[in-house]
Amino acid sequence: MSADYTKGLNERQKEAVLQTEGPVLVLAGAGSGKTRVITRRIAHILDLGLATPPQVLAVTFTNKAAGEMRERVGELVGTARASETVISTFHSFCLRVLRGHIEKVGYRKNFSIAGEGDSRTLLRRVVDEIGDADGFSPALFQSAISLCKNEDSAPDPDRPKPVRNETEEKYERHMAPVYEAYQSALRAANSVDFDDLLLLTLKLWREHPGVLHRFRNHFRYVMVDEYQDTNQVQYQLLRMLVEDHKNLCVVGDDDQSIYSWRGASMRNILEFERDFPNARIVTLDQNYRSTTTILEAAHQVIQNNTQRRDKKLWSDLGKGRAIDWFIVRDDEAEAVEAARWIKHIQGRTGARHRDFALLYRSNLQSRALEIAFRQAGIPYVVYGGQEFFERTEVRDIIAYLKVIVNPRDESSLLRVINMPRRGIGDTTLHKAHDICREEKISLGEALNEIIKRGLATPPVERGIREFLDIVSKYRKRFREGGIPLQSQVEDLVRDIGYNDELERVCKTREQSFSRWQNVELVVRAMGEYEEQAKKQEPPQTPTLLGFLDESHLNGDQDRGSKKERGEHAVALMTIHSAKGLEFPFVFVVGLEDGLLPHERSLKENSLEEERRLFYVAITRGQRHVTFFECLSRTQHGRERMSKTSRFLNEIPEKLLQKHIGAVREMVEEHVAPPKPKKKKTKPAKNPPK
DNA sequence: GCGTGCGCGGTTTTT
DNA sequence: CCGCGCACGC
Repeated sequence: MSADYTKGLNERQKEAVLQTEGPVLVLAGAGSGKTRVITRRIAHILDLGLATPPQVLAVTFTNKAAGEMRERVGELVGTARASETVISTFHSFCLRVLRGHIEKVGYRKNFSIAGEGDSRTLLRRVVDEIGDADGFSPALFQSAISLCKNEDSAPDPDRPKPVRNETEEKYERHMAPVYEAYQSALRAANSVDFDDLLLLTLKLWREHPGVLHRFRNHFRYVMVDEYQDTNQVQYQLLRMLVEDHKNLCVVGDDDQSIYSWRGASMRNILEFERDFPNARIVTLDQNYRSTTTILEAAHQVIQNNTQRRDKKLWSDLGKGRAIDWFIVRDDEAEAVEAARWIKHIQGRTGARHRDFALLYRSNLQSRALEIAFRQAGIPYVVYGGQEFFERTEVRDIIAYLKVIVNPRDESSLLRVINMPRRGIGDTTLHKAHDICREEKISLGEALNEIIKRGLATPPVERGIREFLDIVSKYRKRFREGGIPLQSQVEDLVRDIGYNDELERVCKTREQSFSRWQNVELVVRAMGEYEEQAKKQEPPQTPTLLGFLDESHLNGDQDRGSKKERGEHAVALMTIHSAKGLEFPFVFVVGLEDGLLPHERSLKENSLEEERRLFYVAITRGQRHVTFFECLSRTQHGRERMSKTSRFLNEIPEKLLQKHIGAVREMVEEHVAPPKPKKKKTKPAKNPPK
């Protein structure tokens, strides 16, 4: 069955789809239809019979992106073949590799994944024990270690580093012992952190060429989305994987690289031709999203960056309205005016609430907006914020499950041994630790030993018994199977008396209720996981381990409900979380020096990344973009005068419509209506005013 | 071992 | 201004 998968594509897009062999770099500007290209390319490869679905690997950064891609491939080649295609995040892919081979690099099969919070806790402990923290916070050690792991390098103070800030450099000097202790603590707990998933896969492939060759021979075509966000480890993995055939197609946009602080390295996209000689470069520069005004403004900003590939987006969507730029008194006024401006635009255009997004640099900025929107009766959803699986109550339940699966998982054990409280405190745990060291046994076994040796007072002993009994009871139950996992978790939560504990700990009824709901969401997530597993083709046996893997890699369970509410609400989010999204009306708020660009970026030498951030913000807009700038802003409780963001000066005046003061005044003074442009594009094309 | 109050620090967050 | 980690007192 042959279909023409290049139908409806522009010339460049066709070229990217048809060039199936060898290294290809697709420079895909904002809104240039890159997902379309990747999915069509996969369909085309399958269609030509160049590979079977399982021999095609497509890597993304988020599960959301992976899901969307799978769905769209499904629309082209059918869901059956799409589900056999390996479409996955780097981390899920590596996890899959490691679940099969991790014993070769010194861990046990049932290893735990330490989440961000777990690794923070572990680091705190490690830093305490070493005692040489020198006032450095575990959080900063955490990010410094992560950066090291991302570039596949042990901490080495003498080695010249890529652009780093002073603090990080200083941390690095104190880091080696902490890094080492952290890593051995992880290993002792048979746990790996997120970065290890990638790093250990690399180690595995390096040290066991046989394993590597199996993967190499298996995957015939490899595609990578958001290539500008890959780090050095991911680059190495890709390189090793495609060594033989070099059928690697990467898609990305250097101008949208905004995660270098997370270890992403622009060099990968900037040096692709050097890394893969004879690479075909395809530039997608037709934008299908924004007015030319928006694109021109974005271009004028981004072209001030020196570290970039030269390119310019164009569209045939007409000029649209100039960018409105409001200068208001303070952040409170900003929020109030933004609300008014939304209502005004709605009055003129009939736009729905969901057509608007308010983008800001920092989560702190959502507060004022929320207050004003609530008062104005504008429905809104704040995206981002705390990850579902990082919430205390969720982590507690997950920690129980982790201890059940992996008895060596000390962090999880420590987390729950006294939760709910069983009278087991530091004294007991110190005793247990001593026994661990002497007898070379796990903490769990040491607790048993304490009872045997009668080292604990009767109430403490009762507490320990209680805990150990629960854990071994559920270890047995989960091992034997037969009972749905969901009911197992329900029973577990009841057995430990978690509901009572929440009511005891929480100050308000509201709080205990909402936290209990999260616990119920975990139970529900387990149920959904079981359903999913059974639906697979062929059906998979759902396991506790499988659920834990998913929960660590598949973040937010809350997203579902957010999505529903988002159907008719204004979106509030950071610019970072807006990447990849688009909205008819975009407001960028807080355009002040110190906020965007953030003052820390000035010290850290990352002005260009801040500029890219602004570029990403602007290019989210389809029909119209509005800027807000405050003359003063309350920061950390203090009122501070602010200056216009330097990035605004990079936009030619003719693209801007500047308003000093309130929206209301501006509305009254009757701003000239925009010249009507091409009406052939979408009915939604009427300018907002 | 457990709860309270003080003081400090404070971007962004795909996994 | 707020959330937190830690030090103190029960």
